[in-house]
Amino acid sequence: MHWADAFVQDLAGHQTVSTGISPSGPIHVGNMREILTGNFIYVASRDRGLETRFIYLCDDMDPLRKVYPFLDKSYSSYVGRPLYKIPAPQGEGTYSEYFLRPFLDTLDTINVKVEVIRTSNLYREGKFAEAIDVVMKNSQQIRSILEEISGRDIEENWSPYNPICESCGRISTTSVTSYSFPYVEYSCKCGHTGRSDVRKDQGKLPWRIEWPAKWKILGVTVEPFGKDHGAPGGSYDTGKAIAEKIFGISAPKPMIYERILLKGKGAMHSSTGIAIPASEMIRVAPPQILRFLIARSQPGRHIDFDPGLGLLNLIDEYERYRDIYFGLEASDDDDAKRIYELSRVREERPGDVVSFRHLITLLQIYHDDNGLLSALKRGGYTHNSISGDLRAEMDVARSWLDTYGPEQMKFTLLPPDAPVELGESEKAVLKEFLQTGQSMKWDAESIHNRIHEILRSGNTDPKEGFSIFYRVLIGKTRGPRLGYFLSNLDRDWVMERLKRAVS
RNA sequence: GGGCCCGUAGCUCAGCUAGGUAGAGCAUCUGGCUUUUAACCAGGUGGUCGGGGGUUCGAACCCCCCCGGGCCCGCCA
Repeated sequence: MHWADAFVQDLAGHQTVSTGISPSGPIHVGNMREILTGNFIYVASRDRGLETRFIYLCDDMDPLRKVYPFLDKSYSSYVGRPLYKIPAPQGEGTYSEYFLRPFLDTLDTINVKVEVIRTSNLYREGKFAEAIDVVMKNSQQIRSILEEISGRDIEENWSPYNPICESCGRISTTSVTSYSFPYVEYSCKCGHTGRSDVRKDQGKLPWRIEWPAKWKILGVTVEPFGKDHGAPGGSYDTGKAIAEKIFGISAPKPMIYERILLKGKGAMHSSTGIAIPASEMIRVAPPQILRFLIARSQPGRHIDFDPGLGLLNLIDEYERYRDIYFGLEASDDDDAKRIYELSRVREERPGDVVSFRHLITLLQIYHDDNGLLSALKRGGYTHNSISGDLRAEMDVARSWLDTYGPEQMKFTLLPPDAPVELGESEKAVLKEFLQTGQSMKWDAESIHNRIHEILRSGNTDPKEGFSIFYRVLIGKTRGPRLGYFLSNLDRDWVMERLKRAVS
């Protein structure tokens, strides 16, 4: 049984699956494990017949922690201020929306339907007011929970609520001086004293308290999170205790997942620059592959992500699962069909799809739709024009090839006067081809047959014979199907190139 | 100091919470196909399952101890 199905097996009643990612920088492939793990659990829960809600909390109230490497130095003045109140690094709008937008676009592309909730709105609408009141009235108990479970010492003037200074806009520089619902009075390091209304977005709960408060406000029953939260004494432990003892609710059922590493580089962090943005991944891989990457891996195992040849192998594997689903290939992997179902972003049928590897080759041969389409049809593609989905996949294949494709998979035509070393017998093959090349029918089959005929009559080994042409045309010993390859090239150009090669 | 994950074929991994003769894909090699989706079909090479103990009739799997790799553990997310 697939891990998502196994996870929801003992659930009963209405479920709310919650996920959350801070838009403090570009949202990367590593972050996608959060949202996709949640998505698969959501789908599995619904498939079990449970009424289920799936939400994504955008933590735009979080303060900017520091000036990240991708930010201008001038951002030092914004450190400590909430992300939704900071200007975007480029263009109009806010910092948080700037990084949220491409993420939401990516979710759309990979067919993740989720309710997006901005934490700042929850505060602004007063959703946190009651929880903040409870927390302020139980601050001593919360303090002892945090000290006991996390094992840290909490300073004397600590408060379970952090007002935002209305003067300097920072959130981590204020000290609470008194509380009487709904007002928290504070003094700030900047010298300002004021009061925050807990029914508005004038202050924020710290993470370890905000998390269980969200569980209460939103009725969260299931939540995936990274193992950093799951460490003993970590925020899930303290959150669970606060949920039970302060809010009187049960903590959500946890699904702890491991991190995604960039092969050879380490864990993905946008703060270190070791990260591939999710939007970049769907630029160089079909969208279902991002889902597949997460769906096929046990959450408890880390994933080594390799955007190069590893990605191509991953795509191959997806296509193998698809063939199993179509019934074109046998498999004793019970989860294969389920993984495919969870991964695909649309209905696919055998006549609609073309293998990614095949596309990689075709794209380098054909530069017009007619040639490409006829090649596709030979491979079983049933449409009379290139579909929008396939067009998009071609763009993706091109991008992958340009950005991550290994040299061995790339080829380009050599210029007519490029030098090439050939033996006499090799030149003889080309010369024979030249004799009829100008007059023969210039189509794939004729060319193929003609070359074959020449090689047979000269007792030339076919493998070596074909490689002569590849060496002359693309400087490699192997290449795409030769007849079709040549037929798609300009005849005069080919003749000119061969003539120069033998002279 | 505490905790989690991983270590199985050259590579990526499955198998481990039902203990019963080591698996898949890729790569590689051989054969086939009047050689081309760098394809396909058939077959082969390839692993003392990180090491050592223990439990057991029997351990990749359960227990203990090591070794190696990765990650997390103030605040913030």
